[in-house]
Amino acid sequence: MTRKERYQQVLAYFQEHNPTAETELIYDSPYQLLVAVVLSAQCTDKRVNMTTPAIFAKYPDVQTLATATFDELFPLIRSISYPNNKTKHLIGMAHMLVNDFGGEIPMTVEELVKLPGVGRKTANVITSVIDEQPNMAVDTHVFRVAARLGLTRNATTPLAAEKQLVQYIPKEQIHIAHHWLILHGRYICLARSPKCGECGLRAICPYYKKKIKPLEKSGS
DNA sequence: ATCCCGAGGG
DNA sequence: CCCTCTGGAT
Repeated sequence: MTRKERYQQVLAYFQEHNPTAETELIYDSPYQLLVAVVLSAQCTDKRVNMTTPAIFAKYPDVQTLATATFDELFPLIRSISYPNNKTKHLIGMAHMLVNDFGGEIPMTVEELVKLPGVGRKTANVITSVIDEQPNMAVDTHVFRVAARLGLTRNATTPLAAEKQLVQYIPKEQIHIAHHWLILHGRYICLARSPKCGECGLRAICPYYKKKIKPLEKSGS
């Protein structure tokens, strides 16, 4: 079976079950989404949403964020993972946006990646969500789930996985496919102990087959 | 213990 | 390619 054929089966499954998120990042502008996504690394959306209102109230735009000092911003980020890095990143990001981008959020991956704290995954999220560009943000979930389902082959880096996925997923489906892969990874296809028993994709999942076959042979 | 929509540096 | 950053919920 080709990767694209696998993908079509996976998509059909998701269309039928339409997985939904318990929580999503809350934002009201490209600026707010950028801040929220930078904060979301190794942190639940729920917790990000608990901290962003205070940040957006105190720093409503890039210009005000660029005036923030570390000691002012840090307490607002303290309860999130990697508060030190994220505080530095947000301030550095705001500085570069003001100094090099006229205070506007650039809408290309190449430009966004130059910002401190913004890697390829974040840049892909921003450009796909805000500007509907056909970019696939490969985070740990997408990387893991796509590999297990056979949607990627021999992809050892997120970038390699991204290129494979974008190659055969129809542009208009990339955004929803990304979202569904995330949710599947978050609720079913967990990293350490995936809930294969609850997964309707077992029948077509190479990872499940590999996992089960040895058990059947050695089992009673 | 395991999991949360990673990025930067060595 | 590996390491570090590093808090809270379940």
